Amino acid sequence: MRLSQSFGKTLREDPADADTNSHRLLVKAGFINQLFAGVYSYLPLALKSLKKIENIIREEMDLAGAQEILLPTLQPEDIWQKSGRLDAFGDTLFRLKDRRDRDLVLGPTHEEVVSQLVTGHIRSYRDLPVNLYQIQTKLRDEARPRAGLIRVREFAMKDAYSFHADQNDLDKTYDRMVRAYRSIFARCGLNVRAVEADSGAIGGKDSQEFILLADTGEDEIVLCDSCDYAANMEKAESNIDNIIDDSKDGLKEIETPGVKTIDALSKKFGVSKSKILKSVAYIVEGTMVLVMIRGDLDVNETKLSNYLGAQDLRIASDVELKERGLVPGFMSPVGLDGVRIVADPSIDAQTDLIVGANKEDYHYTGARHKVDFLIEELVDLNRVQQGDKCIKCGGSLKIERGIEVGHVFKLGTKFSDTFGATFLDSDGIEKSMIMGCYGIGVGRILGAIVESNHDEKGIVFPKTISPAQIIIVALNNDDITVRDAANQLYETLVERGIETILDDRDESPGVKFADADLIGIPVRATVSARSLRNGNTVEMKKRTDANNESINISLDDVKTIIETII
RNA sequence: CGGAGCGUGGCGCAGUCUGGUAGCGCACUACACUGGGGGUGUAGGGGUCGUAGGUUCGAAUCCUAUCGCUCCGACCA
Repeated sequence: MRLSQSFGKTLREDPADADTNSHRLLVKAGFINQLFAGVYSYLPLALKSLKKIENIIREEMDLAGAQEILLPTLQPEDIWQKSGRLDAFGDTLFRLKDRRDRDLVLGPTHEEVVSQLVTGHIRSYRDLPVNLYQIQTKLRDEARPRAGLIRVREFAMKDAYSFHADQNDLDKTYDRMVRAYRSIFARCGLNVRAVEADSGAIGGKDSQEFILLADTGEDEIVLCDSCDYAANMEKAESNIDNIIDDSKDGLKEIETPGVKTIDALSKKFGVSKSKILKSVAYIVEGTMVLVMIRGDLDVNETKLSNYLGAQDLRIASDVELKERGLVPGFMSPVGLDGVRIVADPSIDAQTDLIVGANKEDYHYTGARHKVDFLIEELVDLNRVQQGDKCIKCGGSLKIERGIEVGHVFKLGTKFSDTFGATFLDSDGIEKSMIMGCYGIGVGRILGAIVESNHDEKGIVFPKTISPAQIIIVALNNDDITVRDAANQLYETLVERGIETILDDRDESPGVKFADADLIGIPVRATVSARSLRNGNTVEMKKRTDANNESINISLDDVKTIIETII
């Protein structure tokens, strides 16, 4: 590609509305252009990189035994009604009507469609397993698109769906897909970690996310510093030391005027927060649920939402508390009736606790679970904190941020049951297919690559993803001998199958060097009057080399030039 | 959906407080010079100041409404 003729321009100044590095650089280097919130046009350079990512994904998927198909974007609303995900997706679903007034949606994902497809095509265990994938545009009306390509509303995604006769077979394919994913990310030059993930209210059992650790990421990741435990915060667990204290002073009501917070109680009584019971009231799909957890811990709302099987969950307001006879700041499970209470096992400590008294300005001391109050629903609701102990090895946990670039999970039979995706097994019994699904965001990978491969001058592409393998910078393009030499080198390389960019613009040397660095092509070849005088050579420099580092190679020595590139 | 910020040529911005009919840098066009890290000069073209109302002799500027974009949070099979 000749830069003088290619569409898309580099910018001299940073775009004003791009905060993250990948967003800023992709716009500045002329890769992408925003149409409106979360929707981008991909210009020639971006498309070259995206196609490379897609091809790596295709190769690895084919190798893993998956077959490429293409499913429709336009989908009837009723299959979403049927799967129960019309509500689950809610406003994230783009909805429209056709001319006959039929309700349609633009596909945010394809479990429904593929389940329906498979239902009609597979009747016997002999046809299983089957693993289907596609690379296709997904549409999701995200509440808040952000960070350029990291979260968008229209994006290319590779999604794969596998169907199995039994769990064991799913496990095998799942593992194979995990290996394929690791290989994909490695080939894209991304140092990605697999972490345990929450599969959501509608998901299945096992689930892993592939996360690129990055400060600009949206996900919080819990990592152990001494073993391989890694989990998304939504799912992460930690070991909580139980407190045991044999002395028992009995329940006492104490006046605590204006002392409403865990902090204030801790100060007033001179005890650690772990000796205080924290009460948090939630409104869950219109009903109040009171959550109890030890004072030094926090509630993980994803865990709570999963346990309750509820989508809509928020902290209750003081007004809502008072309407139900609760006293904000002094809530308590002691003597409370008529409100559902759920508690984290940490409250089951064998020690005296300070709890509210359900009346203004009073607390109890000496309260104990199973003695002074009883909570039947005990379930892990703890939100892991920095420095907590690892549940696998006891090591120290740390919290980092990351970008989710892939997600795999075992769906089970939820969709098969709904869509009647059944088969006749070898024992003559009709069964539901067991399903797995596997997703990778193609555009998000490009964003993630730039996010983790750049310096102060611009993008530093890995060879495998770069829009081209080499950029030839022709300095002093007016000079016919330079122009001819650069052109000839360009044509030779292109003939040999090397993806080459020729900067044949009439720009000053500084501009060309700066743009070559900004675009991030791995190797730069400078052809100039100077290099021609210097034994008819070209100066080769890697993007990662310092400015003045370069080697001279004779223009006739095409073999060495190519070896330097690949 | 809550909170904050911002909408002025293609891009980055000033002007808004204190109303007087739009300016700077980059980019673009032409010519000349220059030629190894965003070079120089001369001459140009391009903007209903997000939109709609209102106040006023007069609105980019004041008032009201509305739309959009970004960031933080909530949300995110």
